[in-house]
Amino acid sequence: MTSQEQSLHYLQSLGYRLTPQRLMVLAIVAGGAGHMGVDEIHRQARAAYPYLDLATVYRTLRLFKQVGVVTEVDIDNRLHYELTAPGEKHHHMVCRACHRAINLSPHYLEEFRDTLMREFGFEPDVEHFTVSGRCLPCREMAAAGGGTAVEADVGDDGEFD
Amino acid sequence: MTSQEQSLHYLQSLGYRLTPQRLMVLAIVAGGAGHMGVDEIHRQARAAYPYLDLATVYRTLRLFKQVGVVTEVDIDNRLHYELTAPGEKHHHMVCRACHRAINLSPHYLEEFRDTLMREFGFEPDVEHFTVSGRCLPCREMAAAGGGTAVEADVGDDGEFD
DNA sequence: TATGTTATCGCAAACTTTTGCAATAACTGG
DNA sequence: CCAGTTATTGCAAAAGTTTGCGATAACATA
Repeated sequence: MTSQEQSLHYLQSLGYRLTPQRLMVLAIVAGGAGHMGVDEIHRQARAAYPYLDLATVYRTLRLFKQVGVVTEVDIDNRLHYELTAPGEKHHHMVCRACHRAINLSPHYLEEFRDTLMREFGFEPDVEHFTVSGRCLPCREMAAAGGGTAVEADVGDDGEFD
Repeated sequence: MTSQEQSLHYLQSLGYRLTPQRLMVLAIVAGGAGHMGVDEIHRQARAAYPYLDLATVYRTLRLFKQVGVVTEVDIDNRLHYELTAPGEKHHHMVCRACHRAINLSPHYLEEFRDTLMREFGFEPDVEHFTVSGRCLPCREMAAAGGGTAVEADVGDDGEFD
């Protein structure tokens, strides 16, 4: 039984129905390398099944996220998804200058999580955790007076309006 | 010189212009108790100056956030803002069940921030940090089989679609 | 105070994501 | 295998937020 089949079985055991749309979205996310934007998932899905609606893609991904099949990453105000690799789960640091996502091992969150639980009884959603900030290359670029580490486009800083 | 005047002076020193729209938005956010939704800010501003556009409110708040005058909090997928109190700065824990925001002292983030800096050279945006999760009352409610701590409405869990 | 530069505004339209609703199809039990 | 229940879909529209653009107004300089 592959990991995909396991996910599907799990969905079914929770009372959710197995539809071709869900199979398709899962297959595409599983096939993609890294996090995929919603529109890219939609475009790929459409190639095989032209009637699949964007709203369905959103609903499906939200469901997958809720049950833990995929991980959601907010990159530059747009939702992205990747398969939650069981056993090598990770979170993300997203650079607000170059918009790259860097993996973050759960290990670094345990301490923080424990503190919030202990001090406030607040249980953070570490399952879907993302920190925004600036990555090393972009900070070095900025220090040198440049733009983004990825190439010379206008970043979040330096410009008005 | 009041804290508002300081903020305005600071904006000006960065090369931004002082416009009636900015004064108004700042005054409203400063006058409100706690975090305010964008539409509420817009509504109040309109009462005094009917032509003020919603887009301007968004742009103004984004600018204020960027320079550190206000703090942005994402509550249930909607942006909220509050004055960044200098000296008693704080971050937020937002409950995904009852959507209440709980203040979080910067102290709890220092450790986490230092770790990311040291290990990855990644500088998290602790200035605008929010963790989502579930607050103690809501977790107790859920454990008891109930809904939200604030009242019995349907939360993020338990329902399909 | 008059003049030039350009940041900012208002408006309209785009974009991303969510939601209501009637029709459809997935599962259940017989 | 058939009929009933209801979760799920597609469509259309709303909601929240961002963006392009020409006109305006804020600031700097003389």
